[in-house]
Amino acid sequence: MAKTESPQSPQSASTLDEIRATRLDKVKQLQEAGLNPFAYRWDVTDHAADLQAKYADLAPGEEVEAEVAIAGRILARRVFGKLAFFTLQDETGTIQLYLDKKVIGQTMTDQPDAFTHLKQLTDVGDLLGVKGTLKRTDKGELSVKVQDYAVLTKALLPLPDKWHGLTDVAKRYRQRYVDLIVNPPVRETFRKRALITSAIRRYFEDRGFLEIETPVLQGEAGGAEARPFITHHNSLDMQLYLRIATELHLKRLIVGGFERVFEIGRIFRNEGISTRHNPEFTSIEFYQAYADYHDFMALTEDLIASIAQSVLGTTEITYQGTPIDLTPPWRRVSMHDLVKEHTGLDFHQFESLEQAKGAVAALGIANGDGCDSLGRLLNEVFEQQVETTLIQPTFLIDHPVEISPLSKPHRSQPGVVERFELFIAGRETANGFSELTDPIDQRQRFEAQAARKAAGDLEAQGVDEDFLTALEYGMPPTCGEGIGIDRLVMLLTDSASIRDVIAFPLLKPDRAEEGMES
RNA sequence: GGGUCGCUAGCUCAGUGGUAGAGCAUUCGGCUUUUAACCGACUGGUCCUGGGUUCGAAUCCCAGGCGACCCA
Repeated sequence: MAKTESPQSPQSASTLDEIRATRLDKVKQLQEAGLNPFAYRWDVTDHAADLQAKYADLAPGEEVEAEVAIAGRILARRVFGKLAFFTLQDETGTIQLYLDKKVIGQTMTDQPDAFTHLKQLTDVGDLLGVKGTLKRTDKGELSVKVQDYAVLTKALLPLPDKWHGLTDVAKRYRQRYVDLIVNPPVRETFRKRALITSAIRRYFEDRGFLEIETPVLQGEAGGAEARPFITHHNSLDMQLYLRIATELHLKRLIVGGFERVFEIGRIFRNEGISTRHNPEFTSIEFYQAYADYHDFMALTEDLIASIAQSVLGTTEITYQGTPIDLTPPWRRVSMHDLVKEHTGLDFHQFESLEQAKGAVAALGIANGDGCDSLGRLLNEVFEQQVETTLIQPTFLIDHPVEISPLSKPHRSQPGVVERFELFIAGRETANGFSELTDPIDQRQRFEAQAARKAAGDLEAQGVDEDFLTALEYGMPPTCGEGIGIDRLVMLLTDSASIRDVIAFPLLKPDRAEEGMES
């Protein structure tokens, strides 16, 4: 097309390329006027939301003398001949700019074309710095009556429709920066996420826990059942894994004498993507010497209730339309009892795996084909029949030993361990247990895992010999727990998808690979 | 992995076999109290990609891509 041959002064612009060319031309015009369309700084003394709150009582038509200086992005322009109203958005909110040619002409004497530039060379999307006084217009809108302004950054690309915004979900995730500009609730979600993470960190620091960072790159990926990402270190020429948990290293620190440690960090699991799963996600794991799983259930109730209270101001929340009461105490019920309650099956009474499989098959409630033990079958039935029904916060406790290779055996019940999983809104949100400290038992558990791995279970762990050595030096009785920060943030921000609480979730490339034939 | 739905202008969406549409944005003109400003004029398209059927495909068929939801 020969249409774009005259970029100097496009007569009209509609396609993205044409809009961009028009704006580049405005950049040039600003530069020719001696102005920098990509400025260095602005003295920001005020923010929109603060001003809105502080002057909430200012009556229509009233003005105040105090000078304010703010900066932000132009979200809307309403331009008249010698008067203009812009809506400016900063991190806190929006405020209207009252741009009067007369006022600007009197104060910006060194820029005789200042008002004309405002009308002709600024666009929705540009970043603007302004100084002025405050007035509430006759129509009741608090406004900065601008005396001085500068284009701080000229935007070359247009923002989405001011009314309908950006709704294309894929585009929202791929271009989160645009999503954040035009969808204020998205900013609020990430603001809350930061508050939640900060509150969690403060909670543990206030109780004497030390945050100690452990390796992401590991020779053996342990501490959970999950497929790891594999990478390679060139100069050592060795295969490394990205961590699937922080557990085994934090427990080494407990062996080393720290009594309370935690780590908030990124975990990587090479598994599917869904509304509840992202390949990299954030967990907090924390460990306390001389404590057991009863202590940590109490701690968890208090932690999550106090986070909700401090961030949301309440412990009674609504998640996707369902009321959820986070007020402690929460129900504690064993996996055996809960499965019995929902299905009538009493796994304590089965004498063989075959008998149990027969009973499960007779009810037609779960596919236990892949289960090689009573404990795994019990877990399978739980996951298929019970898990999603646990809406109100519930501690599922005393899991089968077969699915809990790092937990201490129950002090009075054979076959189960001292473990709890917290379910809220049908989702596992936390997992903790009295830590297995017996190195002989731990070796047997690892070897059982290794055998599964050898048999083709890609989620099974290998034997971590160095961790066993650490245990042989002696680990104090300890309780440990991990909480999925993303899922907790989903719950507290009423977000349906984990992608709504991860700023830059992993996405498939949005174009087909064209390099296949080359 | 299976099923359903979606993909058309920068954005939000109509268009179900016969000339590719609207609103907003953009561009131009007007306007000193607007706030989805208004009034007038204009501009803007690989209809996700590739193949097929047809005189003719955004539309029907096949394959693929990306996404949403549901199921496993």
